[in-house]
Amino acid sequence: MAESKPKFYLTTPIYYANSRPHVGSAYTTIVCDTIARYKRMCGYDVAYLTGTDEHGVNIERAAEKQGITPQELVDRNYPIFRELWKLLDIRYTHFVRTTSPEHARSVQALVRRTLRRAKDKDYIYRAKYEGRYCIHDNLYVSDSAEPADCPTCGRPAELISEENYFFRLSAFQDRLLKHYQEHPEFVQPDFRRNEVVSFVGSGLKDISISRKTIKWGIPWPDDPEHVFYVWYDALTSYMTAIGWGVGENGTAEFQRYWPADLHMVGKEIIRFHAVYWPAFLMAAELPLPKQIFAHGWLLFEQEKMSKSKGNVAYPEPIVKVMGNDALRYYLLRDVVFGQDGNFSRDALITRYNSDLANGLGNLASRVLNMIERYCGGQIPRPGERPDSKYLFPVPANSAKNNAIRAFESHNFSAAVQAIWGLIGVVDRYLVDTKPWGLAENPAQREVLNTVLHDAAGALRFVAILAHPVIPHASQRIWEQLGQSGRAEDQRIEDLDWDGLKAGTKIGKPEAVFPRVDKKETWEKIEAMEQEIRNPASAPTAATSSAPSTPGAAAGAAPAPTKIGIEDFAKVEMRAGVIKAAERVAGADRLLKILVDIGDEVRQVVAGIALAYAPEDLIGKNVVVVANLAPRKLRGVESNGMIVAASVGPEGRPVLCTFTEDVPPGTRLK
RNA sequence: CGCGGGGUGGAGCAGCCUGGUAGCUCGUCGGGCUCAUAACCCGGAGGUCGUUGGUUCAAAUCCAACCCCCGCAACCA
Repeated sequence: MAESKPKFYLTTPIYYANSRPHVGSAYTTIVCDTIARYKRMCGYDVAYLTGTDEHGVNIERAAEKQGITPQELVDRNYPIFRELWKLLDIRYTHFVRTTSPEHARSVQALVRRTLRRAKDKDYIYRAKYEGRYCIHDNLYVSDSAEPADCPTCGRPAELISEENYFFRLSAFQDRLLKHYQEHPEFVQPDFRRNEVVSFVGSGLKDISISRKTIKWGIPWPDDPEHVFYVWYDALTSYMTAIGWGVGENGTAEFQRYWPADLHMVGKEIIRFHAVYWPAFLMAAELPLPKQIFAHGWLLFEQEKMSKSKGNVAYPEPIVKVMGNDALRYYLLRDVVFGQDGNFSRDALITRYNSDLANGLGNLASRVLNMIERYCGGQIPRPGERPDSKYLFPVPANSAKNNAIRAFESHNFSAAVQAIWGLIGVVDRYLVDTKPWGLAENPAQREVLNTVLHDAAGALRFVAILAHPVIPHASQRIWEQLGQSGRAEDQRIEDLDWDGLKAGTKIGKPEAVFPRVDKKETWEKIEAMEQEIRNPASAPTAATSSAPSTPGAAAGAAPAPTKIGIEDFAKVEMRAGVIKAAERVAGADRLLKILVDIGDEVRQVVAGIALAYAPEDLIGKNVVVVANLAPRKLRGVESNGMIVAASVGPEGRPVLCTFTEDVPPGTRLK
């Protein structure tokens, strides 16, 4: 049976397994899951891949730090992804790990094929690679011989030169441009395609695809001194998962599903997917994916989410507190797909209450309750529809058509709005026809039946159409309507107005989306997030290393754990006087400050430039954390931290000072 | 002259490609209803659609210039 269906193969990026996923990764995955569910409901045989990228220096280093092997590290981390996807009810069909033996074979098979097919073309060749490499951090700093400083430790990076394998990307410029032109749908949205075209048009350089310095990777076939470098390895996983690397041309499954119909990616990796990847495939004479779609980022309260800023939101707390559907609905409804969107807890809860609780949940509740009460719990048989206000199939069908059109173009917020428009129609319809009034007059029986049948019929439409977005609730409503089978097995194109059989016994009406208290919910989520961010320690104040941390990370947040006096004693805080302050070049928020803390004058970099002018700071008494490990910010060493409150949602810094003069160096206790 | 996104009633966003009543959610004010999850429905107040100039019978929408925010240029989608 599956064989007769058209296939659809879509992928998320494979996620780097050096830390836990945040809502950004969840966003991509949820979007893909929605597409996968939608496609299944359209009758496609869907293969849906996600996975983890487990190679590379970062993992090597992280493992070293923890005193374990890289394999142990990724074995420990990758289940976090699988568990999260389970929690989010992500119905992927394939999961790939780049450390699997299958994947090693697959990558080697791809490069072998390329060498074999393009023998005389030298698509892959050996050459001297020159780059800057930090020997302290084991990090490639840049791919050119130009002097560069290590972004991690700030020390000048060494010039290294080694023999590497290169991919002749430059040979594919014309073919790529031709492909973009002939297949405008290949890179989406349009503005991203323009970006890619101009990048390729400006000239492509060959890229190094192997490294000798790195150990943690897939060995080059017949030259095990080299391992594959990042993208050749990572991108190939899209083929590994469905059986590339087995035999000459992959498994039957590979033959069926390749090429991918859709690679969904974040905008930052569009180049690798829209330029490198098709070039790799062209070189190997394999079919190209149909579409690369780059979506925007989820900003957290208007800022980029970033671990170093400490403003990362994690999906688990939201799902545990508000449910899976709440998160899915919010992300798909509030973000215009493709563009950057804002993630805000406040908006999440507001959306939940207005659209899910008051909207869909309440509608289901009122309709089902009336059927229970006035119709003995059975779907009533509709009578004539004499009046134009009873023309119910019309809005239902138009919601269906609009939703389908929107889903097809990945415009999820429009799809959701089309569906929710129907909910509004039903709410108005009920106020208009007043079934509770009709119920008091036996002569109006038939009209009452018609009204409630139509309301339930519309609800059934909503349950099916919204299923890709809110699978759990949609299934519950489906059951409460007394429908058999699973909502996900329904075919969207078969959805019609006659599907609701009169006489069907409805299920028990229960609140699908109970209203939540904003403050209480917000705090619950916040507390759980703190737990994830700082499993043991207390939340940090506005630190110099996180100058722009929004209020979420500090201030109002309740401390998750109590500490003893001995923990506090570890922090050496001293009174200091600011001697000099100047802006850090190239950084809007940073000030380089020299502060006298008694026995020495410290250089501290603080993220307070937006709130304080350097000249106003001279002579100010401040509090300095003196025993903080030094770190570089924008290449400037910061040796300590100036204590400040982080006020309001923007985290405006307000310096901590004293009510009277205190000699520099005085210890705070 | 690095690249990209954006500036629309108090907040957050659609609309812009394919010019022609400025729409949605929240908030706010007033009214209605009572089936429902203090819900739902109706109505009001509130916007010179960043600025300037141009094209046009007509511009939030097309063109040009400028101003301002944000992100990227660090293997965190």
